[in-house]
Amino acid sequence: MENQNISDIIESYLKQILAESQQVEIRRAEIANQFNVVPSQINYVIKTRFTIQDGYVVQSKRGGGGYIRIEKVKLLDNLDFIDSLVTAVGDQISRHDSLAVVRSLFEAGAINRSEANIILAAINKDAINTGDRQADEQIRAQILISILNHLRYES
Amino acid sequence: MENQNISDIIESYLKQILAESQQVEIRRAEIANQFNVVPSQINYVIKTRFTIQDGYVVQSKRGGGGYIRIEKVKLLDNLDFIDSLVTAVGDQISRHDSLAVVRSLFEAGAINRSEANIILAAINKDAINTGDRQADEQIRAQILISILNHLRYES
DNA sequence: ATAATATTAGTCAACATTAGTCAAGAACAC
DNA sequence: GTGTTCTTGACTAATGTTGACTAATATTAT
Repeated sequence: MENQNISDIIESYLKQILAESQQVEIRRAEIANQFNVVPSQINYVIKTRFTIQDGYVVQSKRGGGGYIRIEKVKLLDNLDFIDSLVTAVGDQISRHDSLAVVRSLFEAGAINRSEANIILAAINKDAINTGDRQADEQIRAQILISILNHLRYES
Repeated sequence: MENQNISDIIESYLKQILAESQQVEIRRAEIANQFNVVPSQINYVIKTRFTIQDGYVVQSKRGGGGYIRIEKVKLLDNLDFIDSLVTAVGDQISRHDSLAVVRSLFEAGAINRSEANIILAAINKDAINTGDRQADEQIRAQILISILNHLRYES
């Protein structure tokens, strides 16, 4: 709990702001300086922790007055939302990204906590582990899509 | 008592912390160093002494700020039932037999209807279809066992 | 207007820092 | 002696950090 890396700390900082506001707008160099990291680390944090699967949309502008804006996504109606997740899953999906998909479903209210936990159990590395990573990612994608399709007509 | 091997000693150390706390979070290299063993021995201790059957759930993260976290969980009173299903599933299981396992869970009240449907979506033939039937049966078995293990405890 | 310069953010690959896996051999129990 | 458990280390994988280089946009000079 204590020895958090700096990326986690920056993530928390931003999410704390987002807890009270729909969006946060930063100047990359300023935040990098504030946390004493190189500017590109801010990109790393955003790329790994503020993806669309996580429910965030990021916009930015370069040049004078440039910024990075992170916005919490409003949930679309369920069908479009599930479509977008099916697209996000694609033919194969990493474990990391699949966690974000399940989290999105939960936060959207499409599934409850115990359903989410069952799905996580179905796609974790004890469950899917053929020894071939690409094969695993494909199987994981198929399972998620099968579940998403089920949720589409169940909900 | 006298001839405790080092794995037992590390186990005791961790369980002593867990006696007073719901979870313990360690840095693998640090504990390995403290007990003067190679880091992978920590994995051995965890794998042999902190299993779900023992009532522990383990999570970890690699990279900077990485950790291993062991959490005590409340086991439910359906353990024998789950054990019997795990045995029934074995290393591989047909689709037909897997349906019976899910039905048993439902009829026993371990899962509700929508949870059952999600599990069925995860193991149906759209979800698991590598083209190799035996491989499919093995994957299906692993998924079911992972879910069964999840159903052992309160989360 | 156009060109030059300044000011931002983005990408990518190298390197660093953790944990995981696996198999060989040692130690132990019977 | 045989089978199981423990110990070890080489190799692998995941995640985080850094900096050189690139790209976009704004501002200033001509």
